Parts: sequence; C-alpha cells; structure tokens
Amino acid sequence: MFLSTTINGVDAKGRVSVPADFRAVVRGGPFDGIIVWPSFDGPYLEGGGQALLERYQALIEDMDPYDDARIAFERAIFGAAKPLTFDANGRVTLPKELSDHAGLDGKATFVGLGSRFEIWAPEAFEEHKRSAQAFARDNKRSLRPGARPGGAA
Amino acid sequence: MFLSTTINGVDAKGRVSVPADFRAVVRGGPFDGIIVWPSFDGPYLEGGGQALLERYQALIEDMDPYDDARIAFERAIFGAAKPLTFDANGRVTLPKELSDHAGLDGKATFVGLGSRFEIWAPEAFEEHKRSAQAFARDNKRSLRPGARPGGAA
DNA sequence: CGAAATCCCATGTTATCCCATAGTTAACCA
DNA sequence: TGGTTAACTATGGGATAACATGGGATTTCG
Repeated sequence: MFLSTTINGVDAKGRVSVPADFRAVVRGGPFDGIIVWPSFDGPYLEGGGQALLERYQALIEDMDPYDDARIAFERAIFGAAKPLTFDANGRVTLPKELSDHAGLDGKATFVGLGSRFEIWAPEAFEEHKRSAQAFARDNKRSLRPGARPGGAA
Repeated sequence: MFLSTTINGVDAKGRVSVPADFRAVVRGGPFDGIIVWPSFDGPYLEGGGQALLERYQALIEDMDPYDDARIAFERAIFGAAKPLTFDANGRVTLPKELSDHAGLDGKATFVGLGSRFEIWAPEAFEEHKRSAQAFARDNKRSLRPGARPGGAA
C-alpha cells in the first residue's frame, strides 16, 4: 500500500526520487516504474503501478464501447498517462506536461492513498490538506463499514 | 498498453514515426506494424495491433450474420482498415484516404487508449481533449474502483 | 518508360544510462 | 552499551544510446 507523505526534490532535468516505500509497492510487478497522469479534478498528479491502470481498464471495458463517458475517461486517463521507468537510483523523469499541470518547481509532495498516490506542489498540498481535514471532520459519519469511500480523496 | 499522447511530424511522403512506446506494444506480434482505419465517429483514425482486430472479429462473429449493425461494423472497420508496416526506423506511410479523413497536415497526434489508439490532427484533438476532461470531471463518480480490501496497486 | 512506393543511410536532438557523492538509518561487533 | 561499519536513500553531473526526421537511391508496378 502507498502510505504517508514525502517531499522530494525535482532537479533541473525534471528528475525526482520516488519514495523508497512507494517503489517497494510496485517491485516485482510487470512494469518497473509508475504510471502518472494529470488529475482532471485539480492541479495535481495521480499515479500508481500498472496494476492500478489495469483495474481502471477493466472498469472502463465494462462500459458500452461508444458511451460518451467511456470515451471521455479513456482520453482523460489513458491518453494523458505516462509510464515513468525507475532509473538505477529509483528516480523518474517527469515530462513537462505533468510538472506544469501540478505547478511543480523544485519540490514535489508524494501523498500515499492506499491503492494509488498523488503528487502535489508542496504549497498547494498544504492548502488542500487544510480543507480536506475540514471536509473529513464534517463528514466523519460517512466513514463506517458498508459506506462507500471516495469523499475526501 | 497504449498510453499517453505524442505529436509527431508527417513528412511530404506521408511518413510518420509511430511512437516508440506504441511500437513496443505490438513488437513480437504476428504482424510487424499497426492496423489503422477511419473512425465512423469523427475526423480521426483508430488503430491497434493485429490482436485488437482479432478481438473485434470475435465480437462481430457473435452477432447475427444479417444484423444490420454487423454489416455496418464489418464495412466500417474491416473494409476500411489498412495494415501499415514499420520501416527500418519505425515509421509508417499513411495512405491519402486516411490522412484526408483525419485532416492531417504536417503533424499527427497519437493518443493511447489502453488496448487501442487514435490519430488526430493536433488542433482537433486539443479541442476534444478539453471537453473530455470536463466530462470526466463532471462524471467522475461513475468510475469507481471497487472498494476491494487489500487492493494494493 | 514514368510514377509511386519502399528501402537505405545520415544527422540533430532528446532522453536514458552510468558513475560519483553525501547524509541517514540500520546492523554489527567489541 | 558505545562505537564502528555497512547498506540504503536522495541528489548532482557527464557520457551514451535511442528516437524522430530529412534526403537520396533503388525497386516495383502500371
């Protein structure tokens, strides 16, 4: 599971060390790296291992082939997702489109969310965290056995 | 999986480099190239490896032999599909019918969609990408990764 | 014999790999 | 228990290979 929050540096080449804990999650999988795409919900990136993408693919393939929502998800997720391979030191290179979308500048915050993770500009994440905590406090009753997750994400 | 979006040039001979990641997907398959046909849903091309076409064939053969939809699919996909072989540098030559359908002029955008991909004129794709992102954002609740316990990536 | 498609080689650019360093944590031994 | 060593993490820079692209030569087919 992707857990906890880490801030790492982004160098001039766009390289950033993926936290060792995160690398351990995908180790042994079919692809030695992570897959990252811009969130269509805000100025941050979403990512996971290849297994995560395959789960999304299975969900999408259950939809009608020419359903508008299906096409939109395919283009918004698969069309924008980049497979990023680890180098020998566990770093990946973030393409410009991705670091632009998240507004990264020298630093990146990795946020573990269980089956996936997010990458934020540190300042943007601090701000987001405040409102997320308030949201969780106001909605704490929706977190109980049998309830659907997905509120504060 | 076909992933991410790449813009490549189309030269005067109609040649275009297929992104290296896409070539890696079909490498080792029965046909060293891609199969491309005009979408009947808009001014763009659809494509994939031979394995994709074989999946479509299996789907279509489950339909009634004289079903109007079956005949339409057969003509629209198999009747119009062109196998395009890679040259030594990983390029294919787009026949005029195809580049006309997509309105390609000097540049082509390859969009990976998991099991298949699309080819657009860059300006046309930019326009559609915006609406796809907005649609995905407004409908994100219909894409739910099932709350499977232990579902680490 | 002419036109068009295919193959072959050359080149700039970009991304990838490889090595070196520093700080930290964990392990080990006296 | 204290000190020392070893392993790992994160980071920086330089070398190398891969990719995308352009033009020319050769073949194939009408």
